[in-house]
Amino acid sequence: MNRAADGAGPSGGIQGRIKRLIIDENLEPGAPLPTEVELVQRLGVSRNSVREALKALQAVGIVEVRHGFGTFVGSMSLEPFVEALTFRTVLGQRQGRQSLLELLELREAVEAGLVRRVVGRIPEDDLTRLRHLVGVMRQDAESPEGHARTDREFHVTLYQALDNPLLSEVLDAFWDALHQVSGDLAQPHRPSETWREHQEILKAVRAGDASRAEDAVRRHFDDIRARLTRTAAAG
Amino acid sequence: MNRAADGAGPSGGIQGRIKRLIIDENLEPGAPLPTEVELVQRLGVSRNSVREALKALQAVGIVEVRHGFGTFVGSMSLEPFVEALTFRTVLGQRQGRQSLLELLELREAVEAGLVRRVVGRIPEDDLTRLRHLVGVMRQDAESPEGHARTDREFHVTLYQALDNPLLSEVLDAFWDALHQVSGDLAQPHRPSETWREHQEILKAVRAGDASRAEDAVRRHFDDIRARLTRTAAAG
DNA sequence: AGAGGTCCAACGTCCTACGTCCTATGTCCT
DNA sequence: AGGACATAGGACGTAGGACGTTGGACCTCT
Repeated sequence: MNRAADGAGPSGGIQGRIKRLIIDENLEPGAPLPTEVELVQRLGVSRNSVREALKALQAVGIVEVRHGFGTFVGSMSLEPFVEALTFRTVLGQRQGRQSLLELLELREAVEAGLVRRVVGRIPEDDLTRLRHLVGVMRQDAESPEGHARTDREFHVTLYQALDNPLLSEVLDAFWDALHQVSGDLAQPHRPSETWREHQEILKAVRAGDASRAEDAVRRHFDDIRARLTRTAAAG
Repeated sequence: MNRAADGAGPSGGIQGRIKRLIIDENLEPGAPLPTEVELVQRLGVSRNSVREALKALQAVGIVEVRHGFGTFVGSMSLEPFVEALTFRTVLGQRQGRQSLLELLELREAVEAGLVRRVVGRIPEDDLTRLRHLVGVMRQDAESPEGHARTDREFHVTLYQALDNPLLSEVLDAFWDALHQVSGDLAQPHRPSETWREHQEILKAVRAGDASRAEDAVRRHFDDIRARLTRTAAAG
């Protein structure tokens, strides 16, 4: 029964009452919230309590506070979740758990299953874009920074055809978390031959072969796993 | 560049410094953190600031505060994420977006892909348990509360064989979010014939037929979608 | 009309005091 | 001796006030 202790539902909790205020007034992301002082008056608590509640809501993206300007309804992106997952994974890794591997294989399991579905459904524009991205990877295969962004866009674009913005966000969140953890634990790797694996995925998807696409994705993650387990040993 | 504004990495931010403290001292979940007063001294800031930082970290599960006892390293479960996702979905739904449908189809897309993989890998114990759960669903098909818990355990048990605790947690988080949103937006439904769908999934999995299992999962979600779109219209 | 500076509402930090809760310790009873 | 109960202390929770800092809005001057 930590419902009250944590997010504090619509019960007496300050956070819950602010959340309820957003719901009741149907405020969209970006809409202004009452000022801290107004909330103090409305909720009948001290400014300290109001600020702590806002800070907690800000931490999960429900509220956005802009210094000297006001408080607003937040974007509620998955970024706070990514940060927490990153932290948790880094900490777990330091404590002997295989949390990095778990995160990687979470991505593998999900994406390998999804790629089957996306086969044959990718519009021509996206295919063109994917082909272009593979080309970019092949070209500047030496820039770790640029490669990351390209790799990210490839994965995002690949699953765009599933036509589910939330799904895309979630996949991107997992990508981001893995990326950040890798950056914290391992040395920046040489992109090496990664572009080939992406090309294989793209070819299989274009060919309309679901099983081959799934295999290609798994091979891609096999390669990442190899690199990661190699460098993470010196964690 | 909202890294500093949000979680505040190891930069000057108080949150970041507390997170760094956990990492540096390699504290496991449940381990005690310095008291607020000690943190005040260590970090050289006021108690207010310390408390706000702790509140933010608590909101994402990194820290757990127990009234009158102390602050501890949190469990870092996905529960805060579930709550945020729930809130976001409810709010989005009220604002005309199809966020509930998105959440449902996120689960469908992911689980339909995963069930193919789990085919033929479920140990006998789990299969027995799954069969039992289907039986339970069939029996007390009238208790909405009990049915929810059984349904949840079915899905958790089904994907247990993938042997990835993080994946299980994520799937459970999605289940939980959808469940909470449904509770907030729709009337409690009559479990009706859901048990049959679960039985179909189980039979396909036992038969080792990946495609049939995927279809069974999709049919299951089709049914949920039908119920949801029917009752959510009166939101 | 545009560039610049000023004003001020609103958030950020700090300090102090007091209330509340939980645990641990110790006592008393059985 | 062992357990139930009362107590004391530490630690978090809330409150109120004061001052610093920021950034958008408005006004002025050119």
